[in-house]
Amino acid sequence: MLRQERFIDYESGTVKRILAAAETVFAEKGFFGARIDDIAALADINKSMLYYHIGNKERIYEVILHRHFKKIADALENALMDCEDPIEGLRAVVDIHAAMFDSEDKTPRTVAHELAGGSRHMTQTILDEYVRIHSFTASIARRGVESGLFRDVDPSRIHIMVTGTLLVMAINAPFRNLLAKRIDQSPATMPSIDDMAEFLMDVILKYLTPNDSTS
Amino acid sequence: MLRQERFIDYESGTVKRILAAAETVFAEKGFFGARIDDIAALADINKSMLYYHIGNKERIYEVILHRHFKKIADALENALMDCEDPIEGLRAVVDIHAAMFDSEDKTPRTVAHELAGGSRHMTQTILDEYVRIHSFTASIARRGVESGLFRDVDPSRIHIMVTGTLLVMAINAPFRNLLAKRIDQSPATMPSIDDMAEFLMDVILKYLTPNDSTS
DNA sequence: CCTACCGATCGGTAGG
DNA sequence: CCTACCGATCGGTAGG
Repeated sequence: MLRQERFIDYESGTVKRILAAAETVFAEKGFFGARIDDIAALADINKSMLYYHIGNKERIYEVILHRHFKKIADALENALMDCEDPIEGLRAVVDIHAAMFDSEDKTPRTVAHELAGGSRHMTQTILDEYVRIHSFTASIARRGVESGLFRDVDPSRIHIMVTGTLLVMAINAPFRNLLAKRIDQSPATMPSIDDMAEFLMDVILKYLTPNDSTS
Repeated sequence: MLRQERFIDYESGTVKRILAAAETVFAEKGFFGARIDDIAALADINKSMLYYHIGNKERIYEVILHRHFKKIADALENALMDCEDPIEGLRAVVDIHAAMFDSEDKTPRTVAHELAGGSRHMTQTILDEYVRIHSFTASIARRGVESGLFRDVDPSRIHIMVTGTLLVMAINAPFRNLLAKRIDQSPATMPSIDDMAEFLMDVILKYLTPNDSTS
């Protein structure tokens, strides 16, 4: 009866198809714009199966949102496991966010929808993943300061600058295409998210290491 | 018959009430989440009057979205009219975006919803306002380079870094409050959008003017 | 896993 | 004939 409220069989092929479809639809329309029927149609299953296997619209959404945050946290953990150098660590944080926020990816659009909607679906477990994500930037900054390499600065400012710039850069893609058409400029001449990641890294390093000889 | 499709009497008190209500509802829920009935209820007006005075949901939304972009462009134009100094100009661009993206304001949430949704409602007139907005940053950067004060850099990178960081900082506010509760930290200790604007200005100036004696 | 439905609400429009 | 506006309801679809 209430079992499907608690337990989700992630090994089930049906569940995987539902989650893949839900990820796409939520990324395109956000929670309010997404339609349960669209997810069911894309997953090629009966609508009632969504409720049987996972739960209501809110529950499916929370599973998807959690997965996006966990994916970023896991990628950071994997890259920074045996990284001692603060500059290399910072570069990994920037590059991994750029990779996760590729404009083809669903992560940036879903996260942006959720933030714009007032973060009304942020559960404790989702917040925990963000705490993990943020802790990597914080520990890199701390190590940089301790080794005398970095200027002492609130790491959350660096983190918001990196993630904010790359998030907007990612969801901006359709807008920049319209703009390129409007001003009769080839889309190819506009900076890519990888260009932006490189630029960000450059700007932040020049700020954090002002006395470095490489400046 | 079809006249109301083209002409909107912005002087009408009824129109003003409708637009104020629509601005609030669209900011909270985005285009897909917003309900015509909610807008009508908030404006304390009969629903059919929305269609009579302005048009359908899409048309109302486009009017609101245009107003947000125009407001930013007008504020920039006003501030930069008689500004010669590139550094002062850059500071004005950052400060005005920070003021427009105040977390209490509707502008950042509506813009973020639109970008996350794939910029599906961007008309030519709205794009024109963005071209105006961007042109200010571009001309400031150009003047800075010409005077030998700034490093030569693609101005759109600076612009996206400024607007991206501040936009996410603005719509982040509810998320940061949840986070502060989660890690048992007072929200007061978290950086405000004005702190972030100051930080951004500092970081960008250190990048653009590396040889400046004030570094 | 499907068919057949529900209470309510959606965006938009009818006549007067 | 115009304006500003109302009560009631249109055909479809929402989550469940």
